[in-house]
Amino acid sequence: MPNDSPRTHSNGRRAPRAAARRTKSAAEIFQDLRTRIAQQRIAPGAKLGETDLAAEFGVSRARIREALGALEQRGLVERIPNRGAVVMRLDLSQVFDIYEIREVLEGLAARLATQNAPHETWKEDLARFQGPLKDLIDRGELQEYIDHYEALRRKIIEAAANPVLAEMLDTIFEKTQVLIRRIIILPGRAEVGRKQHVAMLQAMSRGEAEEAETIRRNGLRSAKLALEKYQRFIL
Amino acid sequence: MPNDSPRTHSNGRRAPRAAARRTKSAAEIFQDLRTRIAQQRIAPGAKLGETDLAAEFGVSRARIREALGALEQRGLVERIPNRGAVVMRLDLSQVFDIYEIREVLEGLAARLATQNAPHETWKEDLARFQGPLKDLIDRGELQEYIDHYEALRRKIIEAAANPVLAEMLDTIFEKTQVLIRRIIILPGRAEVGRKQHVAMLQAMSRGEAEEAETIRRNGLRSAKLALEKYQRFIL
DNA sequence: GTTTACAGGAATGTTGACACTTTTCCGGGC
DNA sequence: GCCCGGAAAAGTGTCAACATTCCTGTAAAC
Repeated sequence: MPNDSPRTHSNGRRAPRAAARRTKSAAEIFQDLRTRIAQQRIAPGAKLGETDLAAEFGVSRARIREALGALEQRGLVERIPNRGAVVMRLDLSQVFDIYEIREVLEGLAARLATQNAPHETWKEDLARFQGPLKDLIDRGELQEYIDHYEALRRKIIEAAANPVLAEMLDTIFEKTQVLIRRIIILPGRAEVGRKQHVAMLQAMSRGEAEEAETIRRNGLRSAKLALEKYQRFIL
Repeated sequence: MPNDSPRTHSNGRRAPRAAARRTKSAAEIFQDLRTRIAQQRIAPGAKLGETDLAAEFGVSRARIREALGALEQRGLVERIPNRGAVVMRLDLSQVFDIYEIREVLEGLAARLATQNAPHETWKEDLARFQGPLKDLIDRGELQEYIDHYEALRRKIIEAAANPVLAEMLDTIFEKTQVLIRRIIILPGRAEVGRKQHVAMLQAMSRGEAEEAETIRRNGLRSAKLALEKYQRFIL
């Protein structure tokens, strides 16, 4: 949350530096590295050298250091004294820990979203998951299906209107984001997940908040069970 | 959080060298400020000047800066550019947001603790909440009751054996810790809470994990409702 | 051939000084 | 008396140099 404040020109500041080449702020560097790590464009276990990053972003080491500190607080990198920062590699137990938490937290998000948003909010999403997305799965266009899935997930979290919850889900989701691609290719998994989303959206369209919560919880639990069953093929 | 004993020097204090005074690490300063803010020994809205803190702890400003960054990431202070860090004051909506999350998260902790720990683990706690603690409440010894309540809460979280969950509960609990004293003095609230704990501990002693989860959730929900009802007297 | 010791290099940790912004305070004007 | 500049002071943001630690490579000893 300490982002999105690019530059506030509060008042008349004369002689803005002619050099339009403004250096990136620490928050921007943090955000950049965050997405790179979440998408595994930087491999787990890789070393993040302060000097290298300072050269790459064209900023001083102090600012890199600040960004690395933020990454450490969020559990994305591990800092070893005098040895630098390495991208945290998530072990199996932590993955299951996170899925146990996602069960209840995303269930809560579904309940709150149902309570806070008008019932008709979910009509179009329901239609999409019943029709076009089924075709997408049948044709094996899984990446596009994932995009719709994540869009719905974000829409639900936003409708839940609980910033603390949103922040928490962000923090844990970014750690296991890469696993979705590996889970969804498991036999029958994509279609099972789609049906669960249809059931949840139907409950949400009827305003049945607690039912939506239960369905979402069970959906994530089944995803966790699939992960346990096929863990040797995934990790 | 009973671990604020910076006992780094395990032995050897024979040499009365004045230089034995090792400077505190950024993590230690962070811990110190964290507990001070959580216990409101530093008032919400108070300014934390870097220069002042550097003088108080006897370290350089850079280290203070690192600690402040960690506090900012945790949402305990807000940093305004060129104006310093002020202790975040929690507004009402955020309190309710946190209680909604605590409902499901502490419910999850109760379920996991029931599943992971032997049933007899909770016998002594059950006996304590049925007998001595009832007397404590009747006599109005609320602070001592709170101590036992928080001890049981920590025991459950530890038994849940989910480090990610423990970390999250820590993060949100420290923001509303001070409210417990104000809730528990509400009419009949302490006794209601005690009965709910007895019911939960009975379920845990029988190994009924899901029932324990439901009871804990309802318990926190009733606390939230009490908070809503009496919010004018509390905040 | 393997191991150990030592020096060189590279990266991180730390410090102090400097630049910029905000606030405060003082004096003048209406 | 009140309001409005404007300079000094205080505090934060930033940076470059210094200190320390760890890793690497080479050479000598067993």
